[in-house]
Amino acid sequence: MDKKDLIRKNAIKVIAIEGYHNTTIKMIADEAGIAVGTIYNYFKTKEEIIDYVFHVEHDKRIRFLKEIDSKNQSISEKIRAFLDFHFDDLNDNQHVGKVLIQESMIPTKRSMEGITRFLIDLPIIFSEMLRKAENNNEIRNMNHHVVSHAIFHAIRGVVYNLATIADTKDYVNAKEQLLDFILNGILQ
Amino acid sequence: MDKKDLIRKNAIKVIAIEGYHNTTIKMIADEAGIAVGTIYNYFKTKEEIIDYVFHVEHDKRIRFLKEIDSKNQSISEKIRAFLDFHFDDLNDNQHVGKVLIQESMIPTKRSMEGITRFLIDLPIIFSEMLRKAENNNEIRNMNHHVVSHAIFHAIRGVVYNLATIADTKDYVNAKEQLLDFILNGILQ
Amino acid sequence: MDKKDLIRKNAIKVIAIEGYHNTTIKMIADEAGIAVGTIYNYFKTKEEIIDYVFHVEHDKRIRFLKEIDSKNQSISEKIRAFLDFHFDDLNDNQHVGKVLIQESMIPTKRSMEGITRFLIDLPIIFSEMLRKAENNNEIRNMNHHVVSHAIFHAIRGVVYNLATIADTKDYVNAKEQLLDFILNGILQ
Amino acid sequence: MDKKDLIRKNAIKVIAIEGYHNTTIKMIADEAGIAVGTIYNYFKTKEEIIDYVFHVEHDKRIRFLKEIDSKNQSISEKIRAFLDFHFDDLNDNQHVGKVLIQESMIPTKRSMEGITRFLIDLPIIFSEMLRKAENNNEIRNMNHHVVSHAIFHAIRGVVYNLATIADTKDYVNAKEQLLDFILNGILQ
DNA sequence: GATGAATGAGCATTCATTCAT
DNA sequence: TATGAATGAATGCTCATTCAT
Repeated sequence: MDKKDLIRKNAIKVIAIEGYHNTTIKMIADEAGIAVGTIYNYFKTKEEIIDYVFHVEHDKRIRFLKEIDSKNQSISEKIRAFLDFHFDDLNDNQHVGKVLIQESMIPTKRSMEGITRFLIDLPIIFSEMLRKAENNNEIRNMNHHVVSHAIFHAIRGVVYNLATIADTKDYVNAKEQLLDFILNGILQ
Repeated sequence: MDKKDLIRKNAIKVIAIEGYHNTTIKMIADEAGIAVGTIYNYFKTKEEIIDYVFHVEHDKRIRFLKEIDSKNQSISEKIRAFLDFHFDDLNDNQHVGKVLIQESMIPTKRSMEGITRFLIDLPIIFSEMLRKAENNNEIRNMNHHVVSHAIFHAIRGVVYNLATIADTKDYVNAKEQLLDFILNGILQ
Repeated sequence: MDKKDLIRKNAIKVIAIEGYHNTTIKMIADEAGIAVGTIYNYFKTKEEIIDYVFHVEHDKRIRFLKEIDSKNQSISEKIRAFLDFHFDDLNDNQHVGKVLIQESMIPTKRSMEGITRFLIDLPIIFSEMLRKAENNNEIRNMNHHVVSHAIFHAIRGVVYNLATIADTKDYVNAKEQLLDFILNGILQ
Repeated sequence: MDKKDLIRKNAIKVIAIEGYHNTTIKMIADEAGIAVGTIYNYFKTKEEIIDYVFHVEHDKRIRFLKEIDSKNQSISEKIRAFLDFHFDDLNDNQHVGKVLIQESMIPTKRSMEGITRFLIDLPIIFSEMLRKAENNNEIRNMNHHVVSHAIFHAIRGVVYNLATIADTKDYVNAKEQLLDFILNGILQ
């Protein structure tokens, strides 16, 4: 496997459990079964690792969102598709979900580039989707900016809860319930 | 003023800007205009400070939520009241909003007691509100657990965005938009 | 004793033996009988320590040179006075001699402020002395810049040799021989 | 070109600018346009590289000094010849001058063999020259050991100053001035 | 109670050296 | 021979915590 990706994946595992600040480079190295120095052949700093984690996931989501946005679907189908994507991903790797959420809330002042973009770019695409849907009279008249953040964080919150605290792991039902809530929240 | 509260308030200021892990005891001491040692007369550890921050805010919100829940109001009125409370608080002190959100996402493994309770207890009360509203046929049939988290995090997300990234600080409009979204999401 | 001075003195001891780059902060701390952290209460970085060493010695020498320069003495008496000062200092603390010389030769690119000033300011004062002496017809006509460096480094070289390699420690004789060489080199 | 010499020459370039301790094997490899591993095919350790640098220059100078010493020349001619050699070398490659001087002052305890020999052997030959000249009544009666170090370091100091700090690069004039100073310092 | 100097465990990062290709 | 990825010991620096004043 690509060594940079090996590091990324094992970093996610450790950070999901320990949190970025409680994670040491040694922990990641051990988890990946490599030496500390090796990590520094692929990342200049510890920050760069989490930045890369966000970068990869950000790109994945942006690409996906743009793709479904370009299709000629109803807003309901678009949001359902995004939730499918999100929950499938979570099914595959719960760790990613935890990391993406927990680490994205640290103060913007010191936030790393990848994290900031993640938190800004995705709601913007959502906002754009809402605008189009409004033009098509699919949804009520609303402030897209506020509502796109509400939707984005509602999804994140439910995912985070499922990935960490909730005892039930009935992802399918949770997804349907969440979808209902969101769609009712915006549809005409 | 009570010294313990002086520390708590200044801790919030610093943590809101720097994040818990980038905040040193020295910073808090300086911000509060006291000595490092003094802080340790009131808190055994650094963790205890943030725990106390959450404890105080948690109590405030729990008390408030329980109070409105006990009143004979519609779910709409209840949620509006909670948003009022939340946004007013934000108006008074944006720092609290930031801290409550950013620090509540760190991994549960090491999470401090106050934080965990905050993240669990509040959705539970929300959930309880939803259950009652459903019994009164005020709202659709739904999974209260999932939806209460969706609502809780939608609120947090919008608040966080307003407190950090958003350039517009039109809290009043944002609140109405958010309320609309939530109510549409749950009402019959 | 002043803690900053305690650190400075013990740093000199260690650096004289190990060289700046082979000296660890731990070594200095151990030599001074204090903890590593304590050093960082008085110096921001390792560089700052050696910079301070040079600063103190630089000031001592500058002050001394300016004082003798202001007196109405012959150039012979002035140089003899400086040698007396230099050799006495060496007698008291051979370590200082070693450090001042060995660490002053590192590339200017990264040189620390204290070191650079040391290596530039002292020859300048020498140069000035020579200029005055020439005006009084005490010495031959010469390029003060070149000769002041020759004198400065001749002194340093002999001192360094005495402090490190030479088996004989007959400082008095060495001083007289050096003085003869220098004076013959410049006098009419 | 011989690969070992290629490494030596590029090591000099880098060390002259960065200093031995701030120079990494990677820097030397890059400068030489070869791989890190290749360097280790020719040198066992990093120390061995600088040792070799000194060894080559040491031999060059020793050979030269011995040659002029064997000729039937006056001490004035001998010293002039050495200065010619030294300044010509400096003209060709300022880097060598810097390295020879800066790295020769690190503490003897850890000093590498090549460096130590360089700093000891050359003054010894100078000392020998002086002894002969004294026997021929060319120069005053003096302690050869002390004066040979004074001369050796006066030359080094002026060269170092020219190679690093001085803005004027009038080597010819500097050489004459230095020669005058030295000869006046020792001649009858 | 208040202070802030002292402590030292802990961690990110570097880099000489090795070795499989 | 040449390569350069992998290694891990070593080190500068930080900062929560203590405690003598």
